[in-house]
Amino acid sequence: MRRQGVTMSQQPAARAAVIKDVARLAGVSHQTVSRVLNDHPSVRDETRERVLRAVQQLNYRPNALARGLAGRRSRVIGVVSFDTILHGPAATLLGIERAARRAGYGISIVALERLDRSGVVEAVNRLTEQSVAGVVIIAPLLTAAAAASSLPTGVPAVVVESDMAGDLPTISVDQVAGARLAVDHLLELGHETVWHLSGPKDWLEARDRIDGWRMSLEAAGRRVPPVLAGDWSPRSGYEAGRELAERGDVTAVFCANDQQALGMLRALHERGVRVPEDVSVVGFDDIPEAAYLSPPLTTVRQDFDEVGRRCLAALLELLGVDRPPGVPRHPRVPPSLVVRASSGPPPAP
Amino acid sequence: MRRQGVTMSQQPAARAAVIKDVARLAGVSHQTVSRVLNDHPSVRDETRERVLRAVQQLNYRPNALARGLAGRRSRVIGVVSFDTILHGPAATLLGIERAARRAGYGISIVALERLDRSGVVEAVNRLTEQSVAGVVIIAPLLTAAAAASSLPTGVPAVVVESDMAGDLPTISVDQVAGARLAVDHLLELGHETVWHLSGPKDWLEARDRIDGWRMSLEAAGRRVPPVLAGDWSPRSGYEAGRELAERGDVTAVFCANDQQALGMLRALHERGVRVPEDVSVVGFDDIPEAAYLSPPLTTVRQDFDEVGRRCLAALLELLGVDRPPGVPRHPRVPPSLVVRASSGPPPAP
DNA sequence: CCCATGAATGTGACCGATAACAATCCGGGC
DNA sequence: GCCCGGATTGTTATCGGTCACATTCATGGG
Repeated sequence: MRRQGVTMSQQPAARAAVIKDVARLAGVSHQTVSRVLNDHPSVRDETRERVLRAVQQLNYRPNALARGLAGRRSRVIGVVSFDTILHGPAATLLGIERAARRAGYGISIVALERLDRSGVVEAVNRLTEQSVAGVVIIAPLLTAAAAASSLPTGVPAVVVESDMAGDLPTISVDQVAGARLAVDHLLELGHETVWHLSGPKDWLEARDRIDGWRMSLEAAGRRVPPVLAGDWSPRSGYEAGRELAERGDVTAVFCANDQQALGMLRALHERGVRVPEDVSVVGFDDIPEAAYLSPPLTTVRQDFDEVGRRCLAALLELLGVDRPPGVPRHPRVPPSLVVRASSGPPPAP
Repeated sequence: MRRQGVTMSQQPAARAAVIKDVARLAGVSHQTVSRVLNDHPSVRDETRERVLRAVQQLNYRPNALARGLAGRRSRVIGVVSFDTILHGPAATLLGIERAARRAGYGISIVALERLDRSGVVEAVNRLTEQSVAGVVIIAPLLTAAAAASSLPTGVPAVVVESDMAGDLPTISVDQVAGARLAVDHLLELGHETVWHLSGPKDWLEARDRIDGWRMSLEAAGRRVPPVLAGDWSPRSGYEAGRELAERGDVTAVFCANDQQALGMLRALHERGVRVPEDVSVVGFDDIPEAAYLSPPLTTVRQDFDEVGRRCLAALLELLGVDRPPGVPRHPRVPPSLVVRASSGPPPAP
């Protein structure tokens, strides 16, 4: 028995309207209301309008929980994210959110501290518990990609920035092509060869950029210098920069991301090495700061919004929903080169 | 009637176990299973173990949707975020996620493109639709703060980076104190006064930093130069830097964030102004790049993780759940000064 | 020895929606 | 005039849990 005032006509805290309230006000059954909400074809126009009026009047919003439970499909997609302090992952997440919102989906996120197998599986479990319609896994590490491919089947999943995710659909920026853009640009400027400061070797993007760099050099028949190993941080760029400054024979460096390029610029500047007169530096990512470094950084831009769109399109397709129109099916998003002041012809010998 | 093979003993796609399956296997009622799952005190140890064993055996995970629907409380909190490409909002979001995960909550996010009143309200509505337990609103703009205070009551909400959110609990870094740290540091170094390149005026953090800057100057009885207006971008820092380089009388600048400081460093360097010998520059945020700029940037560090923890603690309190232990109740998180090479004594006259 | 008491467990309603099926109304063809 | 099929609407079961209440059982006081 509810605590209901006998003479009071108003409840103090008006609880939100539910489907029955709408049905009563419109003078129809709750099922008819449900039909209107889901654009079922066979509802008379007059009825539909009456229901919509009631919806409006009560400011009714359907309960997503009940909907998901009854309909065994929810309008939420889960995202397993990693290190969203970095520009790439942060921008990717935002791109996915934007695309999802446009498609009428909400986003639940689980951030991973470490990217090992059990972590990814656990994160996906936490998301399935919430009955998400599908998941997007931002898996830039080898281990994560492996984990993704060992996921329990039955969960629609799309993987970002990975090409080793078993048979799961994968979307990523074409890192190899991006690296080649950078290296070819430097070769065209007349550099004899190009050094490379890579990202951490367990990141797929780092591997692909190494591959692209090497391919371009080999295609041009150039000497391939040893890879310098970084960890994405400005610090590692700084250290590599000091190292390179010692040698006299380096005229061009391709850094696997902009942060590292930033550290390298600092080290070179500190040692009196001029950029681009003595050494050309090219980065990767085009972070907002890139245009305002000293000198402004030539870099490779990744279109993370497009990655988000294609992710969502692929996921919706997996869910049996229509793909949003105008989104290409191709899994590799092309990067583009942004030429600024940090790259130029090599010094005259 | 289910499609069940008469002779087949295994379904092809074993659907996930539900509470009834566990109850049957453990030989108890579904209600007893529910009690075990929710640590209800009056369950015999032997029974509890039997149930737990069944849970394990079936790899049972309770359905969060059903739970939320029946119990009218969910273990998900909603976050309204804004511009998570910027370091501050991204780090805050991550801090909240981390704290939430620790408390056993999931995170649903809605990113806002613009931060106007209807946007915030709509975002909160989208989240309540999903029956989130509460929401955290990252509302660094005046308009958003205003919107937050006009939210429908009944939704437990906490606001971050705002102090004008009506009676909603608010957590933020003490921007005024941060600005004073920066300015006092420069004054102590012997600078006559300190210029300020502010953030956009409709950001609360920008306002607070202006206030702190002015307070410190006035407390020291110094001249208060006009505020230079920026927009957080390196570009605006660059432009302000060119302007300042024109004047001969500037020896110290406090930039409202590190990106702007970065742009300013570039402009000064371009004009041959040495940092810190001719001009000292201090930033705000301590982005990962700060230590590797030329020169390494003195700046004010914000503890976003702590912000996340306090947010969640405040929200849990609102929800009638126990606060996590060891998290202070105070709404203002103290920032700290990180002294690097971009600040030093003024040039001898 | 009986009954009140509290711990342990079970039963059925309910949360708010959708799904499946039944019922009703309508016009057209024979 | 009667039957049939599609359009429209209503009724009831169901999703997978929790809640309120009933029931059972052991225990201790009078």
